[in-house]
Amino acid sequence: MANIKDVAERAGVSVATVSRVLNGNSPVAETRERVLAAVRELGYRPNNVARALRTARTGALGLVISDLTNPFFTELADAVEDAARSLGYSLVIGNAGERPEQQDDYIRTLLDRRIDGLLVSSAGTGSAMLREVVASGTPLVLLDRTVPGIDAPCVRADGRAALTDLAAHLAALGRRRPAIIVAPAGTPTGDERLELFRAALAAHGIPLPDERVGASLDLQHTGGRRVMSDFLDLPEPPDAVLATDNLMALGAMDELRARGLRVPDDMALVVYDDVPWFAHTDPPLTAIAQPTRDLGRAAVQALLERIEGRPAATVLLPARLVTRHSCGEPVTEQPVGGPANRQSADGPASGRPGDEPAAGRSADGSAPGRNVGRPATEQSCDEPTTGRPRGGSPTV
Amino acid sequence: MANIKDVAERAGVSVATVSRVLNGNSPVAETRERVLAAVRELGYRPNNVARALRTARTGALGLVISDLTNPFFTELADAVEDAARSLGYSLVIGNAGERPEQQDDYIRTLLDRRIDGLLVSSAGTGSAMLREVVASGTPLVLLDRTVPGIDAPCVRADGRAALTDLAAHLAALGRRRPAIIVAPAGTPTGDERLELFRAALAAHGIPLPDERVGASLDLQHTGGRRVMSDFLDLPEPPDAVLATDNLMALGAMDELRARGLRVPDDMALVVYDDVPWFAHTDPPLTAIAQPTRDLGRAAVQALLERIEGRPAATVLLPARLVTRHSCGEPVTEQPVGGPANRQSADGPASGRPGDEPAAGRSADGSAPGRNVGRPATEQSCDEPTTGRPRGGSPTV
DNA sequence: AGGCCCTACGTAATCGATTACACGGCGGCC
DNA sequence: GGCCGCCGTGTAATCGATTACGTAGGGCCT
Repeated sequence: MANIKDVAERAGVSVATVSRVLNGNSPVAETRERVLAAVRELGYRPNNVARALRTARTGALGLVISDLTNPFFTELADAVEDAARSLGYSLVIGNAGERPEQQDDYIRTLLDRRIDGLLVSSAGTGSAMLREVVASGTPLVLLDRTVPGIDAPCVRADGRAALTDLAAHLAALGRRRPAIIVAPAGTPTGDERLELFRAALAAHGIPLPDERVGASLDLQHTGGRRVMSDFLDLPEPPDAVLATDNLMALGAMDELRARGLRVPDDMALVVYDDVPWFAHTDPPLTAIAQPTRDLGRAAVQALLERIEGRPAATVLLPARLVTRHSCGEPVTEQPVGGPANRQSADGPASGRPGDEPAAGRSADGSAPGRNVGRPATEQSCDEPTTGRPRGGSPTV
Repeated sequence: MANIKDVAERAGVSVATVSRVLNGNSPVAETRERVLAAVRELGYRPNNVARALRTARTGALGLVISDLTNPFFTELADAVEDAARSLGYSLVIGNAGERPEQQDDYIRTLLDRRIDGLLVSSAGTGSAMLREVVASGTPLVLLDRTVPGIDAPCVRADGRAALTDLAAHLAALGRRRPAIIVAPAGTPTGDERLELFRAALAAHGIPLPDERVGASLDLQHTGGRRVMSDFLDLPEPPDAVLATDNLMALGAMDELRARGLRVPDDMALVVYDDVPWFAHTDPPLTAIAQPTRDLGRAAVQALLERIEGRPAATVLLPARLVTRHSCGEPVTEQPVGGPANRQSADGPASGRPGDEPAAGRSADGSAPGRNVGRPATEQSCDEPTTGRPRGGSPTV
């Protein structure tokens, strides 16, 4: 591959001139054309490695994601990638698979690669490497999950409003024995969701006793299923369950189906994370939608602030309740074909310009360009009021 | 951050010696300890950028994936990442989002970054940049999708056996009017799947007329739904539909549900790509499982061959039919909780330890560590023979 | 006309590693 | 005892860019 020296020779100038023409740092006139011609003829492309060495900027960001196969994180990663790209950065990605050692491994590799900044949705709460990252001075932004003792801004969703709405929703529907499936003990995210939910329920005089708080053994299908099973074996089983992660929700649903129980008749079910296919299940699931793409964008934004030397603050973006049919009474609706909060992207650095139809209340639920030639599924196929006419099985 | 010179000074040796100690190139004795001590005390880590400039090897692979939010590609990306990592490579990832220009953009960026090798699951068939890649001499391996005119090995799944089995399955169940939803016209993958399916059906005397071949306008939910709608409006609608992509299948299911049609009673449905949650739908979907993780591993493998100067051949790994309940008669089963073909890896290039039992025939369907204390869902919740006892809605 | 400044460009240092080559010391061999 | 070769190490070139600094030439002012 041609290098800058080849270009210089062909254009009959020095390498400095070539560099200047290409970077536009110094105004260059007449030779400019000769240089550009040489570049074209040789198909020259600057070597980013050399440039990075000299400038101490690689133009790459690192992302260590807790579990890439978890749809929530997939979307998050996608949003991050999108935002990074639109700002001219490449993304080096690492999947920790919820294993803290692997996470540390990755962080080390990324540091060695001298990425310009690091985004981490941490698996586990006590990471030695994270401490090293802040010590090294590499800009760091935490994503979705806080890590106690790490001094870095964290971008995540605030579930308070959604959980408040959810508590009201459940209370209105007469559910008196709610339960919650949370992440393994000690996870900040899990603890927080539990406390918020409990407080929100308390406002309606509904208790959330410890026996109806199930800590899953993992953030997977298996753990969620196990907890649901335990709930169902209780002398007085819950009449509503909130699963605080989509994979755990999947397991919970399987357990319900395995026992021949029906949603929402026998059990109301609400899931955290509104992954695309939740809108396509039967019944469509009521979910707490995190503004995933906005989180990704905001995180990259915050990271750039830090890279450019400015301070960046922690960002809390509101999650919201997307009421579908898995608790009984349908209330508001989303268009079929995508979960809520899937926002079309706009300018590279945009925050959240006029996009959401203010919290879950779009009039007819049909977005332009979707449902081509068809009425919205959820309207046309689902029971008009309460009760379940076709008596379908619980299903996913 | 400390550099090699700092280490050299502290250890009282030259930089060359430090480098040799660290790379083990030359046997170094007594000074060795001093150097290692200095490295430890300074927390020195070699700068990969500088090393890459000097050695012309970055230790990074590029992956340009057609659509990261498509679960099939998510899993593929995850497998690639896993394999790359275990071989000491980092992964720079780019999501083309099925947009050829964006794909070219990414490829250019990756080339500029001097990645050691490139993996591409191409969106679109005529990529100018791909041609440049081979011209540049950067090792290239195509993933899942061939690109005519590009001289590079391609790693993908072979659907012949699966489609043959599927044709037999459908014939045995008395389905005489099959249909297929394929990718937009001209996609090699779509064309191939169509031809194989048609040939397989012909062996049973079942025709696949053009009116029951629906080319989707995109590889998304919307396109699949539209095609299913057209099928249903036919004077003689099909009695079985194969959707050749999981997102299109989702749309097809929505359309069925919207019309109040039931699977498998009113329509048999088979999907290409066995994404995790297909095993959790009601009824569980019969699917064609591509050996996703193996594909990822094989691709990285092949890429390494090329990087190391050896030739690499195209790899075809067999997909297989996972018979569940969406065509009627249940036949074989998979354990709940994971799609088929999620194979446990071997050796250092391993994916996840102790995962699935051998290919889809475990006696009771319960893998150790899963379904704790419960029988397998699909056995316990589904109708024993044919017909649908609870008369549930089609559902996802 | 001379001094100054600005513009356009070249020379060379620099980033942090790897590595070819040189060199001193020492043991073995004849 | 002298020569050869090897071992351990240092010196310096190198990868391909960016950029501080120097310089020549031209325009403008006094």
